Amino acid sequence: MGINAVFEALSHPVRREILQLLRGGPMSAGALAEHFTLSKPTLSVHFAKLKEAELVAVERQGTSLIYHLNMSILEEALSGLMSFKEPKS
Amino acid sequence: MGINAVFEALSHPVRREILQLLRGGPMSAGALAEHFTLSKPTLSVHFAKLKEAELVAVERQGTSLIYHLNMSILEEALSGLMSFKEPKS
DNA sequence: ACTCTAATTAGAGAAATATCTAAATAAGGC
DNA sequence: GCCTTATTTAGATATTTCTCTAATTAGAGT
Repeated sequence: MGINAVFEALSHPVRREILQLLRGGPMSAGALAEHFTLSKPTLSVHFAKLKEAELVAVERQGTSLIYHLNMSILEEALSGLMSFKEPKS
Repeated sequence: MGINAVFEALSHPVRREILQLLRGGPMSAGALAEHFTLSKPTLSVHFAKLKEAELVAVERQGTSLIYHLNMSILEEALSGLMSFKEPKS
């Protein structure tokens, strides 16, 4: 959990591309999967890792699962690395 | 090479800790290794991955190899991620 | 309840990663 | 040239990661 899961999640190019796609707004698992040549189950595993790292959040809409980007976790992880850690204001 | 190598390098906690140590200034391989319980050859492999990603640069001083942090690659990769502009992989 | 669509979980195999010990390389001093 | 120190490279093994197909879960409509 925590920072390890975040950097582990960021280490795979497909997962970074998923984040990139979500930058344009929330998308369903199926819509995301269409952007790749990988099988849906494979993509589903990538989604699970992003979710475990809390880089994305998921919400059900009917039979679809909609993923959205969680920017704050990303900022937190990266600023931790750079030690931009600001004292509490 | 490129962005893939950078995020792959950042994915391991030991390598992130090496970068943190180097933030305090350049250090030799041996001095870095003292901060870990891992064997020197293992650390050497971690150094090699950081070097391949160009997150560190190395310079010889006598029998010692001195590692330096390359902040610009780090900033480039992280800010690239934040703005989701991934350079060609 | 049955069926259709959307997506995940399970199981398996291949490929990559991390770690160790032992051997090799490089530089400096005698 | 030989020895010592510092570090890397090689080889082996255990663990983890990635990917697939097949099976399962979940919801909506009829």
